[in-house]
Amino acid sequence: MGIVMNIGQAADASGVSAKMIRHYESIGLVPQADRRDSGYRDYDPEDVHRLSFVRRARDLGFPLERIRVLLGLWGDPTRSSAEVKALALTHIEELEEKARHLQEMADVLRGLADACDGDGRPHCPIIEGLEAGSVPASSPSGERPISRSSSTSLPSRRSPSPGRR
Amino acid sequence: MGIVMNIGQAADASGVSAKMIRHYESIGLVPQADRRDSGYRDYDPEDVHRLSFVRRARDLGFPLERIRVLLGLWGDPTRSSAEVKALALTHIEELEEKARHLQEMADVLRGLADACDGDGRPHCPIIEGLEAGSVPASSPSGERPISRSSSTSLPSRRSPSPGRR
DNA sequence: GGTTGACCTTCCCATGATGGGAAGGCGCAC
DNA sequence: GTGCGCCTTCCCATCATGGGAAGGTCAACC
Repeated sequence: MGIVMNIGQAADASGVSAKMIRHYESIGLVPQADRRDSGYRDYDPEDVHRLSFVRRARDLGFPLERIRVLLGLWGDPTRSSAEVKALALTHIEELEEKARHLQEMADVLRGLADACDGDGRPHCPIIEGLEAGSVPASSPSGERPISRSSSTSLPSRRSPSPGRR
Repeated sequence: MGIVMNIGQAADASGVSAKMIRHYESIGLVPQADRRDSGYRDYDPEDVHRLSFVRRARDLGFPLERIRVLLGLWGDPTRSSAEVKALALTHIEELEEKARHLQEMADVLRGLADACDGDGRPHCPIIEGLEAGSVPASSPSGERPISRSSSTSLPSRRSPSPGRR
């Protein structure tokens, strides 16, 4: 009969919403909570501790599947810190890759915006850049590796003789 | 009888997948394509030009709803470049905010990883950081503004008398 | 004891942008 | 006239999260 909480209290104590706690349970990220006779879930401090762990990992951007692994390492007394570190370094790489990608997009757009007068006239290098620009875009994780030329010109595929139909 | 393409050719020429072209049409981002008697969609160079515009905007990270606005400005001869610029600057802010958020997560994690030996022993500051760390996390767009104390200790809500049940 | 309001339960749906895949029809080249 | 590659629509999946409905529970207060 230690400290026992319902899901709302566990949510407040862990920083994970009740909705998410149920979800994590449903996908097996955290073990199924005990139930009272009424059907209410019960949480003890250990459960809350685990939920807090998950929340902090989420705050650091770890995807749930990686958190699943982290939880396994957390509870494994025979783990090697090398495993944890490798996981963390992989994640850092991904975070920085995404950050770089976003910043690069911002930089390209900034270049266009700097060239734009921003007055009442319609002429606008930003629109023109979108119309005809090449937008290099380094492939950060899921990009289109297709190197087209300038579009709106020569169709590439399937047109040996123009004027079908 | 100008140059007319089916969706696959338009996809190749614009860099937008056929799947996405259909989707953009279904949500009204681009006008409904003409149809042949067979039901096949037909695209002319102007359509492809518009799709290329959308693709470049996507490459710069614009969400579809913003692209909808951009397309409107694009086709509006009475637009002011100020409108376009404002939209672009707003977007740049968002991109940089997200980039900062990701980089900050990476930095925090790097700090933990640097303190980790990464050897065969279980001791690991990374795990410890997740267990008890505070993970400040500046709120970039959707954060939890709840400032809890240290978790796993005092439940905050609803427990005037401990030991219910 | 009864009522009330805050809580809990499950279930379904939505987000944003994209892809996968099935089932069936079309087009053209050999 | 057959076959292959394209097209059509429709449904489902991703990833993490939230909203909301319909109905049951708990505890406090009168």
